[in-house]
Amino acid sequence: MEENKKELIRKAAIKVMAEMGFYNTKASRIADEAGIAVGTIYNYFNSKEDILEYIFAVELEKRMVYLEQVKNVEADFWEKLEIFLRKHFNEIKDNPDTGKILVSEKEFPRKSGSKAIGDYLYAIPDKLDYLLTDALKNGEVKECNPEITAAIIFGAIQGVVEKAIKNDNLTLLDSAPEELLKLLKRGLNI
Amino acid sequence: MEENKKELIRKAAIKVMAEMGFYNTKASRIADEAGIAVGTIYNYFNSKEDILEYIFAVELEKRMVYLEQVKNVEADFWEKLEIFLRKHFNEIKDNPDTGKILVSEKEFPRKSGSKAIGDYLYAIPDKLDYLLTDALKNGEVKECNPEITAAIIFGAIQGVVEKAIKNDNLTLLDSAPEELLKLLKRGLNI
DNA sequence: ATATTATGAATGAATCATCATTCACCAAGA
DNA sequence: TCTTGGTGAATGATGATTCATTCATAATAT
Repeated sequence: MEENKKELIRKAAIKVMAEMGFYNTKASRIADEAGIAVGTIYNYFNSKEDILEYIFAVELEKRMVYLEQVKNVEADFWEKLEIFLRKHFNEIKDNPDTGKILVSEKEFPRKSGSKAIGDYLYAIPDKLDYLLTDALKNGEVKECNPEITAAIIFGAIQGVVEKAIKNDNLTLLDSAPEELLKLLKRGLNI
Repeated sequence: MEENKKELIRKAAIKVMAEMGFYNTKASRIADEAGIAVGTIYNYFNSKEDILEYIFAVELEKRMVYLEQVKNVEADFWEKLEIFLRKHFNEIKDNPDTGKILVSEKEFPRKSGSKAIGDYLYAIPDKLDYLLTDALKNGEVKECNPEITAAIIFGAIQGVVEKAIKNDNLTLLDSAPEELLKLLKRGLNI
């Protein structure tokens, strides 16, 4: 079981799912894209849904690492947020197909009990909430409801990604962090 | 062809699609929910997809009316935005199932050329962009890129709705406008 | 008023295409 | 030889959509 084959399938699936959406994605098309046989997919994944789960799990893991790194950095909340934003957006610039999936595929009861999408949609706002709560304690940001504010920030991030992808204008992801941070900073700074 | 029957189907479909998602929604389940026969659905809609299209079209129409009303109101940008936010959130409080659909179902090539979802995701940010550009001209808001900022605001709105629904806490939609407006105002006010 | 006919909404069993998944069989390397 | 991984045709389930039929009501005729 070479790990490369699994990676090959993941990448092919990202390409196809970004184009067609999960439900319109045929296993056969993923196989074509990966240059392998349909059956091979099932040597590495138990189901089509597992592939999507895996895609989300990989992306979530990256973000969790970013957020963990950022947490331990010697910097104020705003610098932390900026670092995270840049990493997140750069990741998406490098692979817009993944970005499309991250903003498009929503949590729904699929066949097996899907989990990774829910995790993604929960864990990131939750970590933002944590950072924000911390910043509040340190008096780094203005009084606010950190839970709602985290939801607002996460939503805004998703909104920017959606816009960039819809307009097929990835350079937006370069200027967006600045615009977003400028707004948030003035909005929340003490 | 009574109009009521179409409405009955729309409402039943909203309930089922909010619970299961579009692709997991069976026509037979919609029929059950509406207390009619499967075939009847097809006297009013050409396809399952048409039902979803119709759901989005109805909701978009409402928002367009709100935004049109707001545009002509004698008030500054912030009051306009607040009025719209309250109307939008109240609409969702009254029917959270619809809200779930509005934040969950994304634009993808379905069988026929789906249009309404794309319209919804495009038209609202576009109108916000318009209002914002106007406000900029009048010096009502701080210098900003209205296109990106509109995407940020729309994303933030969607984020709040998602949060409220995920947490099954609709009262969030009462306090959220205030929180969101506070942030945006300070962030964008001159 | 009563009978006759037309209309079209409603029905749901039957159809039919669509894939995800399986698995019997290969091929290559150890 | 044996094991591991690859293959893709065949399977089987699923579920959207169709359509022949029913039936209530309306329109028209007697």
